[in-house]
Amino acid sequence: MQIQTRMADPLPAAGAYQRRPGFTPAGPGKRQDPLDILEQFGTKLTIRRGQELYAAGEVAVYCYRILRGAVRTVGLNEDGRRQIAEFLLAGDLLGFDSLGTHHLSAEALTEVLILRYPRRLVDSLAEQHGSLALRLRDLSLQKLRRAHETMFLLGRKSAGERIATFLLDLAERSPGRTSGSVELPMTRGDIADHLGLTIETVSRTIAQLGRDGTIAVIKCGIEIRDREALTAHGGGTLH
Amino acid sequence: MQIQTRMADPLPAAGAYQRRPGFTPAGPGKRQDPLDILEQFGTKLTIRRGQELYAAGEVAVYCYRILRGAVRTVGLNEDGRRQIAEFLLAGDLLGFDSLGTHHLSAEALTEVLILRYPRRLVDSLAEQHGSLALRLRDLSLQKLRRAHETMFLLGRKSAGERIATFLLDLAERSPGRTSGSVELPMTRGDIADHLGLTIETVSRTIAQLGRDGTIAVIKCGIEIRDREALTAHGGGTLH
DNA sequence: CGTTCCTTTGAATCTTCTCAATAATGGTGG
DNA sequence: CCACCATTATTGAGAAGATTCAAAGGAACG
Repeated sequence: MQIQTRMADPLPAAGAYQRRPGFTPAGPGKRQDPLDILEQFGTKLTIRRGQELYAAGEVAVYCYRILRGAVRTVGLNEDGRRQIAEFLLAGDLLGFDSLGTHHLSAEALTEVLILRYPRRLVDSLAEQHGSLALRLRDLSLQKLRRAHETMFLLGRKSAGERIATFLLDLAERSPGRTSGSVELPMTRGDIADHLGLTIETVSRTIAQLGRDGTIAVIKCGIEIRDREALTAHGGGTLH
Repeated sequence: MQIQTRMADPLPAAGAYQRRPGFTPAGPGKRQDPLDILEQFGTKLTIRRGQELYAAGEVAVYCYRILRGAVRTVGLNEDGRRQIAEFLLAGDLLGFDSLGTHHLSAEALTEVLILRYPRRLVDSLAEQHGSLALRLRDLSLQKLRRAHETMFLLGRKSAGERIATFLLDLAERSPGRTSGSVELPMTRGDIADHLGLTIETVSRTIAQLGRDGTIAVIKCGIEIRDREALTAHGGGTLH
């Protein structure tokens, strides 16, 4: 396969690329993000709600970028206990964090529109484009940083703090973030398995925030009414 | 600076490099691990117990390999709550997982002998040696995988399971692992802040395992008496 | 040899879980 | 369009696990 090479690929400063809410792929003329190099090689796919993108233990043949919808990455142990590592939204990348086999599975929370890239192609492109390689490394490290933040949440925060942190984080990452309304495409059970709580505690804690007037529980999501109060509830972040 | 280049750098299969207990740097003749490329460029340093290798928020100028001793990576929030992300032992690498600034701090648990590498040098070496770049990526992904395992532990395991898992993991990673004796260079408080428990719960749980005959509490560590039982207590791993 | 830090152990408290019942929601087919 | 079913969410009461508070013993250090 012939792959377009490009000299003088600009090396961006670390951390220069934040998530892009309301992700829209750039045209071929302007390239703000090395990830756009991948764009033309992706296959557009639609995954039905509940379907697996990949399973834990599978060889990592593809990686993905979410264009629309939401995905969960799931770890299961023998006796059925579940930990959801991440919820991924439009614009997020997926499956880049496995060298050999996937160690978590990825499941569609809603109908999902994705771009699929063969891993081998991504690797060879990264070898040619230093900026892409760096960008992918940056992404891995961002995931690690997020994982550390989650570890702090799971190890040291109360149920109320976990819910508040979760809602604020999701609000910040949500693609169409305009007002304070946050869509929750996942079930209470999913939230519980992400935050290390039970369904009942999640439900009760959200209900309590609603009674306080901090949030309002709406259809398929919540609305942040008092961001200050919610932040105060959050228990802070690492450093 | 002149840097030795080497063609025909063999590309190892993913996951081919496990941790090397009782780490001994290879001579210049045989090279089993791409990380040995770094070896000659490292500065040997001794860090006193309790000293910081680096602080959260600092620009990541150096990265390290531990030759002797143990290190903790620490996250702190505003109100003093602490989460220890990892305990690192001889042979482990440190500080490679920060692109711009360190987001955790690293502190010596014991007197520590380390090799220190300037990050810029590591990056330029990685650019020349594909195998080193791949190895470093593999290491980042291993850290992420371990973080996911810890997230499962923090979110879904009981105190007893956390302690059992922790002891087994440490036993497996300990450099001089011969018999069942595991050195614990960290305090109960450190263990608590790693496992999301309190000092008292850690102490009680370890004492209970001692009364069961599963382990024996010895000076500066424990001894595994019944590995089967300890594994059964562990609550399993992801997948 | 005293001080400080770390560890252990006990008792009471509290947060979260478990069990249980009910209500709401969403999708399906008649 | 509505009735039915399965899934999801809410809420209450009691139980359990872990925390907090408190005190005392042990180890490490200068």
